[in-house]
Amino acid sequence: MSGDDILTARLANFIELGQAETEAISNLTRERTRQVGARLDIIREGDVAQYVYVVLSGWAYRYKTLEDGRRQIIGFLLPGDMFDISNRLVREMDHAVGTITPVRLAELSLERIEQAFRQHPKLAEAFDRHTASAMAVQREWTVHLARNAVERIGHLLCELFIRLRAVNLTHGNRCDLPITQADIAEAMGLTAVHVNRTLQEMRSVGLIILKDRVLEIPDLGRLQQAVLFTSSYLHLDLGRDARRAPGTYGSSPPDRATPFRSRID
Amino acid sequence: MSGDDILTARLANFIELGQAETEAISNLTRERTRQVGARLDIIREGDVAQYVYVVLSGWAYRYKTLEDGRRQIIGFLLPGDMFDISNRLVREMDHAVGTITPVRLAELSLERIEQAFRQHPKLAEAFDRHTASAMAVQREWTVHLARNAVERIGHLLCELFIRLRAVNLTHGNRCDLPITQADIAEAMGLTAVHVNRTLQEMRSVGLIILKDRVLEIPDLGRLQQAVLFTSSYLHLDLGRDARRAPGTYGSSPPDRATPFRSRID
DNA sequence: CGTGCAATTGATCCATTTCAAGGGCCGTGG
DNA sequence: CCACGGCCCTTGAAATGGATCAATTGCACG
Repeated sequence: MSGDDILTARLANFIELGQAETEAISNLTRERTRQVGARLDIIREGDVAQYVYVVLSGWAYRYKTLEDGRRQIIGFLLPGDMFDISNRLVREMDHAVGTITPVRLAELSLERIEQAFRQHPKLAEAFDRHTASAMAVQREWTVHLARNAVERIGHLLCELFIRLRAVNLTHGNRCDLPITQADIAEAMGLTAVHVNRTLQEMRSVGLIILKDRVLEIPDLGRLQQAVLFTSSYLHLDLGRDARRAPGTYGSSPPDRATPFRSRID
Repeated sequence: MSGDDILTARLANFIELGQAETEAISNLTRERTRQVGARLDIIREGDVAQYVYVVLSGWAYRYKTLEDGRRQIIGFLLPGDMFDISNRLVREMDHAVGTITPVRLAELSLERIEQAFRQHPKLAEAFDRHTASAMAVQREWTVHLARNAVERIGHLLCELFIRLRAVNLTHGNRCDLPITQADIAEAMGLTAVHVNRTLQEMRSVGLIILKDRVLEIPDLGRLQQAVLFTSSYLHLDLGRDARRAPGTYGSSPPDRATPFRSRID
């Protein structure tokens, strides 16, 4: 999966891709690429992006900076991820995107995208689903407000692992994890010190093995349970399983939250 | 603004609407409406929504429930807001939507939306911008992870006030605030007790006046400064002001976060 | 072999949670 | 008309998860 077809792999999670679409995607990402070094900004807040970018390889992240200097990482961009499709509506970025590792990018011009959409309408649908998936991830990150340190970090690791698996970047129960503990801290709203101690706690009970930028999850199911992770929000299943009927107006919401204590034991 | 043109008011924040578009929107929201009582669910997690919904009046909220019963409010839906435009790609809801007050809804069928888009292409753009705005709000909520209680609550109040003002639902520096302190707590990842004490603190220094479900912000600028709120992420300015040029690759990110203490004094 | 960054550790502090209870208000029913 | 229950807001005291401050270690690299 070191090839240029990472975007194909990514979009295949959303729709069935035919030969024609696959080629169209490959061509799209080959036209104009660019390399950015590690720990640099790709786009700053206030910029007006002319392109839609595709991460071909490497890790990046979105972040916002508060006036007093605090920074919050609001999402990670993995190979196969695009940003920002809403750049089609040329507007100022309200956040920045920076790299963690060296990153290879494809720049898709808006005209070429429109053209590809016209020739392959399913591509437009795939892009829309990609956007919807990104939105779902963002919502899930909001839920971190209700989580403690173990849950936040465990949830993040589950999410990253599964997203990497979706583009074939895992090896068994292992994957690269090029982010530092300080990155995790800035993403989860914790201090690096506390992230460190929390990781040690999780290691000590065997939930994770994390060393030299490689993450191993011995028992993904166990980790998911321990931190109440459910992958459904990632919508990586081609979205074909409708369950309940909608429009059941008037049902009452479930009871309020009950007290809780982390279940790492 | 009690009329049916609330969606017109909302979308006018994103694009210039001509006579034709205004009428098209009005018709769209008049075709099929529905009333839902207070504190009820409109859509549950797992449902497959057939419509795009427009809040014509009243307040609703999106929420997710964890397996152990904890609940996190991930966003508020105010008059003029739509949910979920991505329902066009019929998929399971990964979260629920419930009402706070009684809510009047318009249900837009997917065919009618497509039809309206064909007749008025600018409408499609307006909808896309609405989606992009919702996404931006979701990102901003992620930043709450980096904020303390005063900042979270103050930020929320600023956001709600300005969003209401954008659809003419404020009166001077006042607006209705039908949510309870427990709602604020579930939205901001705090306990109701702490929300209570924090509100008292903010009242005591004159940042807000909040009583009987009415919020008054004596000095919006002062509140914004106190909690580091910037409204740019709401993209309510027709997005016409491009500033900097993009593509300045290779610039270094700003320095790491500096220590911080709330500035409510 | 210093220099710098990431991970780690210890000690202390504090913002927020937890637990428990009381007060005000309002609609309803006896 | 008043008692009652329910919801929301409020208050107090004690407990704690995570922050803060300050070093120290380990390691890659020029």
